[in-house]
Amino acid sequence: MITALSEKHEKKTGLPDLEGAEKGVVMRFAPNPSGPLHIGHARAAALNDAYVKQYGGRYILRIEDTDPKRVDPGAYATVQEDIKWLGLGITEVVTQSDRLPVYYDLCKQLIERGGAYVCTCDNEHFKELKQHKTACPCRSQPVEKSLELWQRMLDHGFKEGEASVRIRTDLNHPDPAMRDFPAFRILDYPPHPKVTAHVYPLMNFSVVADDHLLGVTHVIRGKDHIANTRRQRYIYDHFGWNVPVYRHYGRMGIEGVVLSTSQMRAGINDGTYSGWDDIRLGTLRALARRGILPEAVKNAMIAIGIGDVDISFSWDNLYAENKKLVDPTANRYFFVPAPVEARIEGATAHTAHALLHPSDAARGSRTLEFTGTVLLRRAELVPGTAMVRLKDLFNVKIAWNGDTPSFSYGGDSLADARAAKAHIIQWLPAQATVPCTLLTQEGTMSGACEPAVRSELGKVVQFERVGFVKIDAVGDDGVRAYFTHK
RNA sequence: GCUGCUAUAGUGUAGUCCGGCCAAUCAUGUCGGCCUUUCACGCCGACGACUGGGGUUCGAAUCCCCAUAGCAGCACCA
Repeated sequence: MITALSEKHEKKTGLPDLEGAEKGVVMRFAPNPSGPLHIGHARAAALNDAYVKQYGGRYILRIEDTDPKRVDPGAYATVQEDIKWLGLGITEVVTQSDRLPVYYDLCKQLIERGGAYVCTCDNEHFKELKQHKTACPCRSQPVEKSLELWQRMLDHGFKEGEASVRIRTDLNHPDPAMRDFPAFRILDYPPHPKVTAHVYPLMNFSVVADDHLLGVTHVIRGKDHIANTRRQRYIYDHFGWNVPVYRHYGRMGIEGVVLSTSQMRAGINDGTYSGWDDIRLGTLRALARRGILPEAVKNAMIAIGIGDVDISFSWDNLYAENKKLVDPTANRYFFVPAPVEARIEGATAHTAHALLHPSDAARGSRTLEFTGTVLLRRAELVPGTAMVRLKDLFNVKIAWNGDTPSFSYGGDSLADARAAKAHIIQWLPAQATVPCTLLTQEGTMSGACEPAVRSELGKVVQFERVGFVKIDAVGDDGVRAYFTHK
């Protein structure tokens, strides 16, 4: 009794249990190859991935390219790259356009079972009938007739829109979306970039066929598919197949970035965006460019979970996940934005040793040679300030002539600086700096950073008192960095 | 309009199935403090929610009804 009570209050960690998953799962991530993956895709990808890792099993990447209108030939590779970046435990890849014969064969079987029929009605007319729960004439034609028409579809006997295969459902179903929905259609144009075909399965058919054939046990997808799940059940029932377990998570609102593939593509074409990794976009490659780690994305998505309510995605939460990963590893450097040169009178040469990481002295330090003139951030020199301390160096006294400061050596004592409540600020030796441009979503900051930053290309470092940044490019003209987060 | 789903702090989330352990968990955020040669990290503290109204019950975040709000679908897209 006691144990039963305590079990009930045991703290759950991570995702909720999946029904029937104890013996392992087969799950899938099924993107449409129309462009690079974005944060929205990452949710489905990460959730399925986490469950496969939790229960063990197979994780199928299924490229759903049965609509040539929505296929971008370049996206096959893009999607694979994005998945590799995310680090999903994909165990196999299938592409639906490779499997058209499989779908054709199953379609024939379904017609033979009476679960589908070929409809040659005008689409508008069918819609009208459907609204009134009335069968179209094709519905009652003999199986042989449907089979014959099906063969004619495959043999180019019909043009686009002239014939389709419909699943026999329930014409009295209260939801018109359920009534005899289509399973195959003819498409004359555009040609498919990977196969020659003109009869294509609709998503509801190919998904059921593949989920069954590949042995998918659990499906986690957005609630925009709830109606599809109900439609698909008719197909399962016609075939007598077992239905997988479904979970539908709610809509996720994402603010601050562009997610629409068509909008992104248009912006790239007209030069508004620099590419698919422009940091104003919500693509995974844009996140990567900004220094967000794939683990952070996955962790954030798992924290969001599979709730069926609509939620708003929180950048704060993603940044917090990222900071947990990045803070222990990011080296620290000085970056002085909008700098001004300052000659420090009365100071002898000094060498500053600044730790690469404040909580890990073993990692070593940077060496900054002071020889008389430094770069300081103009904004930090507030008129009236009597003393500042240059971090890891020494104190500087400031005398003001109106708004014009002059600087002089103020001793090495940290205690003095504390007593004077002097701010500890960043600085750079004027003779050894690299120009640095820091790009943020709000705008660009120009300044200078330590030369050693050049060795951090591709890494996330922390510009002290500014935030974490990704070193994006290093060249003769300096360093370009993207702001990650505070 | 029709069909269906949902509603816990600024955000995300636990608890809801099987009513009492919930004056509601954890994270994030904001504010304050400690630590610190970063406004980072870490530590301490504060703030902040059961959509509203009825009902059932000794007892409701949890069950029922109504209202309200939001969302999804109603494609020869996925």
